[in-house]
Amino acid sequence: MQEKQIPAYSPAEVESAARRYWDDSQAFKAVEDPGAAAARPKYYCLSMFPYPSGKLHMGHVRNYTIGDVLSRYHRMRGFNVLQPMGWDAFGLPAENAAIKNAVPPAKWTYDNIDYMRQQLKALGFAIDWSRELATCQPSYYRWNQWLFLRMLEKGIAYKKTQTVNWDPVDQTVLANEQVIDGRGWRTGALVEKREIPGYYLGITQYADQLLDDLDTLDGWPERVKTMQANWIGKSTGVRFAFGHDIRDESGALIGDGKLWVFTTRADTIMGVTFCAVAAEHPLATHAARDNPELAAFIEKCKHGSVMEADMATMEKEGLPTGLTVVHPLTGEAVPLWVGNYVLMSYGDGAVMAVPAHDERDFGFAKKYGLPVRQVIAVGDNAFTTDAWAEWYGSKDGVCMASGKYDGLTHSAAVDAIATDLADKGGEKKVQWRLRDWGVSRQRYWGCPIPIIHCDHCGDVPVPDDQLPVVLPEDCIPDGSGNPLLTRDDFINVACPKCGAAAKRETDTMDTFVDSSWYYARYCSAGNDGAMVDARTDYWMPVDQYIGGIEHAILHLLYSRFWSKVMRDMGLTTVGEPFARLLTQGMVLNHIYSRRTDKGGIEYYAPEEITPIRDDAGRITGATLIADGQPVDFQGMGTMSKSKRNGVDPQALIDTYGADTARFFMMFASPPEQTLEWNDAGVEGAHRFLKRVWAFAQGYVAELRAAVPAASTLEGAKLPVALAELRRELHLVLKQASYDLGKQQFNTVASGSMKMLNALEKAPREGRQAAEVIGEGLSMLLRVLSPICPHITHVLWRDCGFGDDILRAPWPEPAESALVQDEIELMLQVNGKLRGSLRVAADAAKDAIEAQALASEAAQKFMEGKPAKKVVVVPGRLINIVC
RNA sequence: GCCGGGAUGGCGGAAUCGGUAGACGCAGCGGAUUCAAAAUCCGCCGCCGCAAGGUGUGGGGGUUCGAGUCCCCCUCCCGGCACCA
Repeated sequence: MQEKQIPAYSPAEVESAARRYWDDSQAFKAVEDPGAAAARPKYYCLSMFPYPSGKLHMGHVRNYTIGDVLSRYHRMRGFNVLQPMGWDAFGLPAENAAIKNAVPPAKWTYDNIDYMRQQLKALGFAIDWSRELATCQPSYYRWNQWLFLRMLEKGIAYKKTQTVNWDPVDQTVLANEQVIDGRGWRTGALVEKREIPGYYLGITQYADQLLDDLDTLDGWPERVKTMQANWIGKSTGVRFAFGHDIRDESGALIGDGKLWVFTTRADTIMGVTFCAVAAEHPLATHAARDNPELAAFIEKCKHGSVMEADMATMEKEGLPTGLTVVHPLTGEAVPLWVGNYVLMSYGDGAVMAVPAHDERDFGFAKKYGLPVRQVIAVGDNAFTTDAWAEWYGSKDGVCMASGKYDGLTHSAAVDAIATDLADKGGEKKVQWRLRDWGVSRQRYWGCPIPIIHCDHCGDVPVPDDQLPVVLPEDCIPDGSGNPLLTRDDFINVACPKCGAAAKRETDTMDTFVDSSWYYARYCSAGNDGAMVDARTDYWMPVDQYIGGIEHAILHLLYSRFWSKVMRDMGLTTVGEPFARLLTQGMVLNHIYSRRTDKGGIEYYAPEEITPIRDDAGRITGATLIADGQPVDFQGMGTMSKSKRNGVDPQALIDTYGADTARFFMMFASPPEQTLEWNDAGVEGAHRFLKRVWAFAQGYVAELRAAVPAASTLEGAKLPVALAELRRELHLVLKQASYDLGKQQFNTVASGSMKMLNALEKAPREGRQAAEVIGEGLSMLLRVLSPICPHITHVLWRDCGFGDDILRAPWPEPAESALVQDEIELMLQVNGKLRGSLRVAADAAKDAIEAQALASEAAQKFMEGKPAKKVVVVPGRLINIVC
């Protein structure tokens, strides 16, 4: 078939031609079209914007290809599609780069954006670039500041103290990431906890809505909704107080003589054998005054981590205060302890301890020899204090050794006890795990918090007409604190109220603020007069949001919260920003590191090391190629700049083209699944595209002329081979459309391979053959086009199917092509596959049974025994039980 | 530690409702083409077995005519844990 010279597949030529066409025709510019909402519904397809870390990695390629496939598919289905792109441009890595290379974060960030934008363009994503934004632009972040001020007015934003990691040597606040084994990443100094003032957003005011509205999110994965619900953590319990007579020096009762606690297990109240308070609790402070050992312990608690994971895994320790509190029901004196596992920030910073029925209390009691008192019985289970058993914590038991409450179930006992505690101020209470959102960061590269501190007027909001408070872009952080502190031109300002000399706030906002509303800003791109406008009402909510599972809780919860705030302020009409969510699995790669002499961690790229493997091929260690010395293998982890394990797609694009990179990424696995990076198989993807190219060009050269202008296939009598070919093509198409509907793109890719396999084996003689092949090829190109838009764009035109595949309708399988006269059923005997049976497609159950029992395979394996039962699964199989 | 998810050939993965395990690829093996190689094409390819057959979806148990799929227990891996984004 190679008599005529077929042009070779040249990805570079094909891809630049396709992109030129899209650019010239402004193919992806999205225009609001509210009048045609019924005929041409909008489809807002959004992928999480990247942090401009330097280069794209394969996780980005996966994320944005998924979004692009969905965008292009919906476009072919007749939707008015918006797919924007921007940059989550503030953040810590820019400061780290500045520390390392003395480059201003602004320059580093903008250079990275330029490089990564060009990479995104090279991948051929159908993005409306006219809406591009970067969160470090004053035109964007002024609206962070503006909405922050509105929240302040409404009491949603407020100021209180926050706990931070403090590096005593660098005299600076550290991010959790910068604390390694309790020490500062650069100084190696023991990190201290420090209380400093900061601004908070009252996300807990929306806790109920954030929880309840999860039920409306039908397009979200269950696992994400479960994680969010658990994070919000609504628990119903009882808040009550242990009485005491502990007084400070002035003789005043501390806390009015009440030690407040919250418990979800009030039914175990008769099993309380001690109480524990946080190190920061006023009673702990009081007890430590004349107790040096306790004071030292409290001091020790103030070091150490602020991270929940560390709190949960650390050794539970405590010291008695020597004080006692009074059990509210028994009047018994209960010893009071200080425990390092009690959090001041959760509830009242104090817990009642029931060692018999709480695993943590049990461990603590065993360690310090405190009494354990069983008050819940579950069936006949025998209780011993030797070791913790799972049932001790069960809510399915009844009270015992609890006086009048004996025999009551969990909920009945909680109710009765709450009633009995009521006259002492106890009450049933809903407690949330969710905490308010601390947004102050003691960092330079972020959005300035628009507050001015005046000696006379206090904290004064910056007036709207002075927004934005612009961040100076020429600072170079050196790791020893926020450089804004030394920028007099930034700090010194007149108080907006009294005009006296005043100081600007130097804290900046958490970058999660930036990403909490960018989706709304894309819609109203370019509006300098308002945060959002009517265009946002047209596009919102996002119809399909795509991003990594790593954002399942924080980013998505903050965005949902921010949306509700904007709605309540009348800025938008939408309370849930993302109608449908696809959480992409992480793309993993090997992580190698070494500890530095200061106790920090230095990471090495996989290409810089030689792995050491055991007999099973597992990596156990590695050496650095540069010096031959060992490095640690840290396992697999998400590709990231900071761990230096990202794989840049550039080499792939340069060698094989964007279509191959996109196809390979989609083919590798279903989108939600974690993917360990491995480029074996890229060649196979490329080989497939070369075959598609050659086949289509062969069709142009040999068959196209024989294909009639109007299809004659529907209802036509085809030769068996052609009918079977056409059936297979339409069957694969049907499957591919189904798979696209469930967002399983790997099988869409393999479906396109199956179509090509079928087409290549097809008979090529006669008009009908040419027509079936032409139909199949046009289906193949359209199914493949969302994944490989460049090659399919060029081939669509070359094959004469039309000018622009973007405007081609998604192909529909012809049901008439799928019908069969005869089908094959699997034959099992006692559940084991023993053969198969061909029967008429409409054969009756009795007839099938008879045919099955008479078959040679059945006779052989039934060994003369009578059939006890015959199971017939229509269209599938027969199972003879004997 | 807690919350969420995952584990299927040498590798990536497929199997829509409990009904043919391994689609489609990669790697490998054999062959064709070639002076040779690359590229391309054809065939084979879970494991054990000459075969008949047996066996097999991380491990252990259960439900069922039938389990990768449902239930219970366990192991390992990944994501999150509020200042990485």
